[in-house]
Amino acid sequence: MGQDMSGTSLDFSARLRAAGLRPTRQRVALARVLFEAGHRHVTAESLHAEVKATRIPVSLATVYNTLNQFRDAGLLREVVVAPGRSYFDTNTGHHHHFYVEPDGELHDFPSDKVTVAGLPPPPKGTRLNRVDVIVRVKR
Amino acid sequence: MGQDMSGTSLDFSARLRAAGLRPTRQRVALARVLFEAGHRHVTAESLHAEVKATRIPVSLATVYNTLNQFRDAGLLREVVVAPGRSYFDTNTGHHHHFYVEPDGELHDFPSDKVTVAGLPPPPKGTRLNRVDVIVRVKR
DNA sequence: AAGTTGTTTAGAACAGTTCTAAAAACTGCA
DNA sequence: TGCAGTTTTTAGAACTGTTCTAAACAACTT
Ligand SMILES: [Mn+2]
Ligand SMILES: [Mn+2]
Ligand SMILES: [Zn+2]
Ligand SMILES: [Zn+2]
Repeated sequence: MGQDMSGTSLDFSARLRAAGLRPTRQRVALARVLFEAGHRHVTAESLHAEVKATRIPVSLATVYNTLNQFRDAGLLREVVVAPGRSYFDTNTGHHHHFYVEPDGELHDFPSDKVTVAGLPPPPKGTRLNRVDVIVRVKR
Repeated sequence: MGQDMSGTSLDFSARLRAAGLRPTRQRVALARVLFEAGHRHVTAESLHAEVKATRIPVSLATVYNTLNQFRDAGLLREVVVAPGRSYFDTNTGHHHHFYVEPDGELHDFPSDKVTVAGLPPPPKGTRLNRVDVIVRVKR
């Protein structure tokens, strides 16, 4: 009846392995911070600060490497809404964003109730990849 | 009956003055490159390269200063679609963008035929500022 | 023309990100 | 469990786009 935490770290290991990534201490620590709560939007710096609090040593270079690997593996999505820094989004499903200025906060909203109609056809020689809707709001 | 170009530079001077900016040689040269043709999407580097071709000396620092001033004056709009660099858009009206990857090209499309319906209300304590639609396309 | 103020400039500085190459750690196999 | 082979991590350097500094210069006012 006690809470079972024993499998948690193994789950992340398995998930990393499934993505073709060795489950190293650093990657597991980062995956834990990223994926064990609900959906998140982090920057490299913010994630680095968070993982440092877990007392597992992770360099900033590894945070960048790992974010890029996770993104390439489809575990994260990169979001660019403001000059100078990237956000990484644990929600890889189809959704859109509120961007709160000047706080720099990102909030998801589902795309299934949103209709984007009347888009022109893609320019010659290109094909559609994705439609991003960014709702910029002010405090 | 000859073509009248004599007023052109004065027009830019007037426009700059109207925006509260002294019509210096550099600002007029940049305004000319930016606004004398149709709508454009430039980066600081690309604009710097272009204005250098006019043989009027303009430093990169001035290009950045001027782009920021023009944006603050409402003459330009800043567009952020990819990590690492800003685009500046001479089209300040309401419109949306195609972003061609990996070229980094931006193309306008009018927003008056596009419907974005079903957006959730802005988060508590915020008010709507703008809705950006970015259609990402691949070659 | 002189004085005042605003602008431009080269170069330094800065922020975010990527690179380098050496040390450390993971994995498969004895 | 030890070892070899390979991947990962790391500190720090490097790099890119952008901003800052403060001195020279140019525009406007009188
Ligand atoms: Mn990258
Ligand atoms: Mn700026
Ligand atoms: Zn999101
Ligand atoms: Zn545009």
